Amino acid sequence: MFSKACQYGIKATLHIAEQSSQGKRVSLKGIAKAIDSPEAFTAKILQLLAKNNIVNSIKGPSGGFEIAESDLDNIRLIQIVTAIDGDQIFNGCGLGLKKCDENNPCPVHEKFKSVRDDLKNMLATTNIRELAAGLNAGNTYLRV
Amino acid sequence: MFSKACQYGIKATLHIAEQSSQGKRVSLKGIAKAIDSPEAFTAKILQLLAKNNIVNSIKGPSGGFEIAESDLDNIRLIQIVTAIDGDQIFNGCGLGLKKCDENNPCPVHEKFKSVRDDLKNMLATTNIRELAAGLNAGNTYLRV
DNA sequence: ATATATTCGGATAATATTGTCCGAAATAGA
DNA sequence: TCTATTTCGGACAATATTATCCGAATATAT
Repeated sequence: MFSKACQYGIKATLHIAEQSSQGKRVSLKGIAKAIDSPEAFTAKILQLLAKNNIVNSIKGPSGGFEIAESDLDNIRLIQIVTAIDGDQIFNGCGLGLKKCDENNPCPVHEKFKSVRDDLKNMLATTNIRELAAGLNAGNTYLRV
Repeated sequence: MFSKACQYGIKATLHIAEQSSQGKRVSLKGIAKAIDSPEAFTAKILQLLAKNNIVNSIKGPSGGFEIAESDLDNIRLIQIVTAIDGDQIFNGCGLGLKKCDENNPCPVHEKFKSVRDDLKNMLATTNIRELAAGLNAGNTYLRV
């Protein structure tokens, strides 16, 4: 469904959100450990997330990554997915056709439309505070 | 969503289904042209589909690929997707966790579950006769 | 039998994705 | 100011996916 980079990106963002909601800043090392991901590769993804204003990065000692309290409601899954994988997954044709639309549909156009729209709607309405809350409560997990 | 191989596989199967429903057998060359795919790569995918009893292959002059009339109702999209991409997309965790389930859910488990189940249900209930009919009627397209 | 048309299957190549390494830049604290 | 800690960014490496090539196997028709 999503690329590995995107999966790491979502997990990293959620871990940062969880920690930020407790007022804690977290380092690359801490993130990689928390989400069980390769550190250097995760660093690349975090750079991308930072450029897209999804997370905030602070250099230097006691630096790391955080998300402003006020952003936890605004940041939604769709922003992470779009930043890393693009919008093909919920906007593109299921069979990869360039010009597939209502007037020129591929054979699975209608069938896929509802699935794609559901996915897009879910991603667009789910904010990270909600997901971080489950982590904080110990009801959900980011590894194993 | 699906790999390119899988997209080619679905398109190839639908083209064969369309032709088979008209009693016509079709060659690799014809398929690659009809679905605008690289011929040699398409050949590999067709071998895989043949091994999985999704299409029937006939060697020699006037050979090619076909699907028995009686199979058009039985063959569903889920078989093609499973044969080529596996079941991770509709059975696996959205974040790639190995052991993500009701008792040990990832943060997006519930949200993804409905999307995944919708997708799986759609793939499991859509047979290729139905999709081939749209092609035959000229209502849907496999290229451009 | 022979020539021809076709799929099969193994080897190889090109490209994309995933992952690593390391020096540069920034910044906090001594 | 100096040192240590951290992210940044570019180059590189490994792996997976996509794509190509070509001889072998098979079957048809002459």
